[in-house]
Amino acid sequence: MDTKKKILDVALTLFSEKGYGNVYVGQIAEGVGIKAPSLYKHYKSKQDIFNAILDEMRERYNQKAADLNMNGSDYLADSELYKNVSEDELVKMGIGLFSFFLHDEYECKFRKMLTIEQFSDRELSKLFSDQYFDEPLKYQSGLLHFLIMQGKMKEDDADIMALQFFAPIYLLMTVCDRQPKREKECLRKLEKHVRQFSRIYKGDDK
Amino acid sequence: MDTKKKILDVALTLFSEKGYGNVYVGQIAEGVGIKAPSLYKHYKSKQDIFNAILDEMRERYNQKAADLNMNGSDYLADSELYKNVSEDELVKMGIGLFSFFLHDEYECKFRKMLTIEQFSDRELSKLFSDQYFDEPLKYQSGLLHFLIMQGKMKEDDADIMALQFFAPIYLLMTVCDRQPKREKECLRKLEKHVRQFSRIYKGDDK
DNA sequence: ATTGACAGCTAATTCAAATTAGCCTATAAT
DNA sequence: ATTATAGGCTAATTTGAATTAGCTGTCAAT
Repeated sequence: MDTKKKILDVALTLFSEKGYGNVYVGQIAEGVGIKAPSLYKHYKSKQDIFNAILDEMRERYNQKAADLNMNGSDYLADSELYKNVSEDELVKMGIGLFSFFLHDEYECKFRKMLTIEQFSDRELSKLFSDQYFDEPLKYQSGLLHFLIMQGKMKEDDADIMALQFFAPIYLLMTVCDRQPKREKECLRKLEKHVRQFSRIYKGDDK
Repeated sequence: MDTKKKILDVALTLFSEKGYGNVYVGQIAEGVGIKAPSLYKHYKSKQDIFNAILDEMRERYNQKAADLNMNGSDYLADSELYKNVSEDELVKMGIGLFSFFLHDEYECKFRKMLTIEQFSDRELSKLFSDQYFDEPLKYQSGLLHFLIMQGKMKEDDADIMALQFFAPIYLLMTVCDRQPKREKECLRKLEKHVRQFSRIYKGDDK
């Protein structure tokens, strides 16, 4: 298998558990199944490994952003998808969001690492906010706005609705990140939250 | 001034910015205004400094918990306070919560450090969840429950309402933690959120 | 005034982690 | 077949942070 790739993988795993400063190159090497000096055939320093991870992160992020703009950002064009947004649809979407963020292995490690390193560098701060605040809110705000126009939801500030929809999901996810045992409990709360949200904001359907 | 105390203060500041592993005792000493070896007159190791900080954290936490149980946990007894909870009161409470968490110097460093170290130790994971999830939710759920009984708010699941009230506040706070420039923007959203929350859940007052 | 403990300093010392040197094998291209 | 390269290894070496040793001045208590 591709050692160079595997190094990044192992390193990301370790960085996401302990943070850069508490991981030793020997541990990375061990995880890869080689000795520490061999790492230097692939990367010129520990810092270089970290940078490579960041590059990959950025690349994936840009890819994802591009994808979304291609498909998702024009909600009107996309309206087929949302024609029948019921409470159950919203629940599915909330749980889908939650599960994806929580279980996608790369996503999960990436998020933990960013959580640990977020204060150490301005660029990381921004990346974190973009990824876990601005982008999700923008996306959901657009969706909710669309639902409001359809009369499926009450007239109200869609940005704030998005915040109220997303923030609990995100918070529950962080609980699971540090206490995986609580996943069941969090999922239960998540579903209740989404149902209650949908009920509260349901439009004056007849 | 008390050097021993100051060491903890400086160390906490640094740990909250870079994390334990990326802080050198020399930096702590420099912040205190002494040389590194002098630290060892007060603490027997870097780890010992970290532990002392944790001890202090635990102590403050327990103190706070005790205070709350003394005063706050019995909402009925406390009802004087909540007799007249208006939308403005809620806004004030939300902003108060936010501002306290965000600006109290100790609270703030403590939170950042815990954010960085939360995955490194089971006890820290629990402490984090207690402090930034379970406790606030318990408290606010109690309060909301009380408001519901008073007919000030709609009948609904108070636990979920608490989640929907608190999670956005918390999320906005984390944004400010990493991008202090955005405080204005976050405060604006915060206020909108609380007003919208209060409006949405307002009871059928006459 | 002497003593002792406290809290600082400089100058070692220790130690572990990161990195470099240099050797070895496999394999793929010429 | 030869050679070059990639990628592994062991054994240094370097580096720099943590800690210890041991000296000094201050000040409070005897």
